[in-house]
Amino acid sequence: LAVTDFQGRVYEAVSRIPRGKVSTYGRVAAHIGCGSARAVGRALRCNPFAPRGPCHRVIASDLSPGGFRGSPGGAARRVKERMLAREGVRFEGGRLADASRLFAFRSSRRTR
DNA sequence: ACATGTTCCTTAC
DNA sequence: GTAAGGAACATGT
Repeated sequence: LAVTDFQGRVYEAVSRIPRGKVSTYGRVAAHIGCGSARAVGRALRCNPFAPRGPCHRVIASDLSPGGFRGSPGGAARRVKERMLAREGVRFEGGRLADASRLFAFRSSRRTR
């Protein structure tokens, strides 16, 4: 399965998200230096690193589940929520219940 | 509604 | 078979 350099960056960033936390397309995009969150979603569409590529840990900036497996919604979305719920990430009313579960990427800034 | 970046598909050479 | 152009997209402001 061939992956582009961009996809490699995206998955590298996504792979950094610890279990029990999530991130957004926009955040990932900004972290890898891309101005388009849409491009990130496009890269995540096919998951060459599945099931290791935690594409399910990437949600929309709106805190809505976002898409999964090539679909912006539908049955796959439920599966996504289920996987996240299994990791401790809870969704409520179609949105992330606890915003503190958002993972903060480290650019070049060390905390404390 | 429009903007931004990347990928995929179709058509031409 | 390779190159170029245009359309589509798991979004964000």
